[in-house]
Amino acid sequence: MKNQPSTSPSSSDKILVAATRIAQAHGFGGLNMRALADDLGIKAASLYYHFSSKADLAAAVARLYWEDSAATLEAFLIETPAPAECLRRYPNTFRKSLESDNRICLCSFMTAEYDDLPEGVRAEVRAFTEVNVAWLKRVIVAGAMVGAQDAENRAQAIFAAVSGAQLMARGRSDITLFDTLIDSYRAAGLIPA
Amino acid sequence: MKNQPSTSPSSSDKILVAATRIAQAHGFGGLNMRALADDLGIKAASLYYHFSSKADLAAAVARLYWEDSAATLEAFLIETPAPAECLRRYPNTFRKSLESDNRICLCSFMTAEYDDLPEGVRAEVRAFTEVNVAWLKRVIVAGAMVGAQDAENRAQAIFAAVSGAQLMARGRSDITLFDTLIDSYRAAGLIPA
DNA sequence: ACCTGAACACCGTTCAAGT
DNA sequence: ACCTGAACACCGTTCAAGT
Repeated sequence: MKNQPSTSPSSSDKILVAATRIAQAHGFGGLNMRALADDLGIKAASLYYHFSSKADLAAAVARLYWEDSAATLEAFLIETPAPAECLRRYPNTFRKSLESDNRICLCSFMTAEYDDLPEGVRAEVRAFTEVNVAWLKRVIVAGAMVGAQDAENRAQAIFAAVSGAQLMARGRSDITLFDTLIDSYRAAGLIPA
Repeated sequence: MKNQPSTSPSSSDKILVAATRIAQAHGFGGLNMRALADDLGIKAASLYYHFSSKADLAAAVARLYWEDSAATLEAFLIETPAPAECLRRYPNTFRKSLESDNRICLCSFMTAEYDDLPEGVRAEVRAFTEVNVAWLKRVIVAGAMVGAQDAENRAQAIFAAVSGAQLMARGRSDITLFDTLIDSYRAAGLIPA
């Protein structure tokens, strides 16, 4: 979020963008340094000039990912001040990944791979969840939708359920299933309507 | 489910059991043929006597996994005929994976890896979801919990949400978070109580 | 400042050969 | 019937060397 808008992207930026797309489709384990280098028209060894290791690159990717997510959610709040409307639109941020070649949230994928993640990557993955849950809690509290005590629990539940819907829709390569699942959550009362 | 109870497990059975545990922790990509062979005290090349490829082994693992799941759910219905009680206990089947060294559902992990899965494995992963959704739908219809029209949607929603809760709990290595999330689903009305 | 070729130990897989 | 050693092309990574 603190990039120079009028400057062309640096080599490191281009690596981060390409690596993010690969990791959303194939995970940390499936992020292949040689294939990534091929995408960028350089050799695998060159990547190590910009990032000291695959762990270092993946941590930078995950950090950028949650920072972008945090900025998107903040912008959401500004353009859509009504809490109920904010919550109604929240699942759209997850829908966008599926629209992009059936990809999923980088951090959902990496959460599955938790055992194999370097600690530096784990910390950034956890940050993504925290940012999302904290945002949801603020909106729920602002809307006085449940007791203040229950706002944290409800926020976690919405995050987990939307993540699960995204994953299930990927397994069917069917974005309409995602929409159906979100509608079911609303009908059941999980997402205050 | 059609194994000979009084016979000692065959080499193939032992491979399947060990491979299942690895795949629940590391996924299809993280299922390392040499490490698996080491676990079993044989050489990697020997695995190819029993299974023609890693894809073939993973498909057999996923098939056994949903067959066992189907059998467990059927046994559930027999010992617990009350639909509401069945639904209340359903999340326990997912809790057990977390109890086993923070592992998750084999098929949730493989769903994340969908792009990299051989077609034979994909088919078995889809079967797991279908078995679970079909069981949930039967129970929901038997309990007359929602309109018959909505039973399918509700069954899918419960499966997606419980899967998401399992994944989120793994990312925190905190099984009590799983319990909290399931309670929140009940409080919100997603799981009929 | 940025990139590369060659090398290392590690992967899935094959296959001829062993018991 | 079941297992193995050696070999293949492929991974992440290093490093000396190039521009």
